[in-house]
Amino acid sequence: MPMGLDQAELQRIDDVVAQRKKIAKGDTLFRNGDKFNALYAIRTGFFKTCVSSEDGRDQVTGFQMAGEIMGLDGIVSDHHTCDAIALEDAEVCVMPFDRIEELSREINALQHHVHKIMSREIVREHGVMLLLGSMRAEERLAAFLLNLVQRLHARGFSQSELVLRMTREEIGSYLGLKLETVSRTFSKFVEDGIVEVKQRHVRILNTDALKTLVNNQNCQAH
Amino acid sequence: MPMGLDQAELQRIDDVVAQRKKIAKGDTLFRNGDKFNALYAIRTGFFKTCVSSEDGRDQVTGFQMAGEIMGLDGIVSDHHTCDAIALEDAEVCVMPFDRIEELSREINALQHHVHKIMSREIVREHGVMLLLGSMRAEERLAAFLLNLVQRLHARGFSQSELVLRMTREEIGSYLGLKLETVSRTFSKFVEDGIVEVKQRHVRILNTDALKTLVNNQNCQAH
DNA sequence: CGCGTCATTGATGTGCATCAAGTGGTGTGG
DNA sequence: CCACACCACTTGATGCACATCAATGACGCG
Repeated sequence: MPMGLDQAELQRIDDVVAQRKKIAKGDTLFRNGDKFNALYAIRTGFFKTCVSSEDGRDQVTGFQMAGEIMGLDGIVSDHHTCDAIALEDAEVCVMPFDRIEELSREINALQHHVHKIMSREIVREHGVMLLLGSMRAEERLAAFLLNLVQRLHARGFSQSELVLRMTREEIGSYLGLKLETVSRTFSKFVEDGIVEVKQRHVRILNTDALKTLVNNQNCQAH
Repeated sequence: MPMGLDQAELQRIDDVVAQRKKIAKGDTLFRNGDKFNALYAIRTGFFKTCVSSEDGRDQVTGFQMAGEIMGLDGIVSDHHTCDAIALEDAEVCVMPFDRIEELSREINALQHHVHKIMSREIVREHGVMLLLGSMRAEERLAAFLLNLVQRLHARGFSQSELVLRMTREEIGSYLGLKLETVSRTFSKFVEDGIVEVKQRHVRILNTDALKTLVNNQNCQAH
């Protein structure tokens, strides 16, 4: 939500966001090829978005949690170009995009907010490209974990404990690794005393070690 | 440029785009950390954009040519988060972003156009993530070449011949490969009779073979 | 012409993929 | 309530694609 709005403006934005939709775990909110109508703000639950090439291979492009926006990919061609799948039961706000455009012509703060959301997504993807293009497995997983806890912490959860909502395979797809490599890398972190892992429950014991991994990209640097 | 505008609207958009700027080969249009003021539309020339992690490693996030827009990364934090570097002498239109926002409140077509440009960039990056996350070297280079000629063709250039404006190292950075691998993969394509390569001059002899490489991601598929 | 930059090619090494076997947790139906 | 099946996960053995290291060659520019 943008800041610095008066009561009437807030009310009008609320109206846009009025419609809710529940998505059961495993169901898709939208799918590649679907007509684009609206953006979706996650109220509760957890999603993955993925793109796929014709030959059936697919790539997780992101994991989204409460407060984050999905569907921006659909604007350019009026059709979605990726799938959004709920990793747990979820609820989203449906925000018809023509209404958003309409309203953001009148409310400057909303207009700028929309621009920032799209820009933020572009910058996030730059980070993923850096990760996929130049990091080793340990660095990738460390960056992934740090990013997740940071976002969870911003939502009031623990800085050091988290429950993964996705499988090793989905993590691997996101990070450009095979599930076995993800599993082995978790095991390595456990050996090194950096994290505790019990199924999908992860406790980070040494945040600094993870940060060092991401930054001091020790080997292979030049 | 958006379509379906009357004379007066076109004039007002023209005014925003009025300021020009020349960039010499090797110079930066903007740099990570610079204050964000404007978007840039390339009139002539060729750019790369790259992000870098603190430790000095960097990743090329894209190559931009005439008609494409740079600077979208700066909106979210009011500062640029990547470098834009001219790979040949270039000229850009400077489009102050507050003017764009102002005008797109009044001209619906412009507003939607801006949204589409940002969405297109998000979708493009999804494609790069798919490439970096799941393709092998030959597939990456094939996809890269096809993408380049397609964009050049849309600008009136040949469908089969192109001059690379970037080094093997820059191609490698973009594709998540080392420059030696890029070079070897070019050599392999030449052996297979798919392309002719003479320094940075590339002639595509068999477009279908490249397309097959990208789609039938033969090995490593599951 | 000589130097620096970019590119090619070969020899070797390694990080991750692949293949395969086995474990543990969960849900289901007899 | 237990047996069974299924799925996610772990772990080991092996192979391969690409990185790394190194030497040489080809432009292009001052």
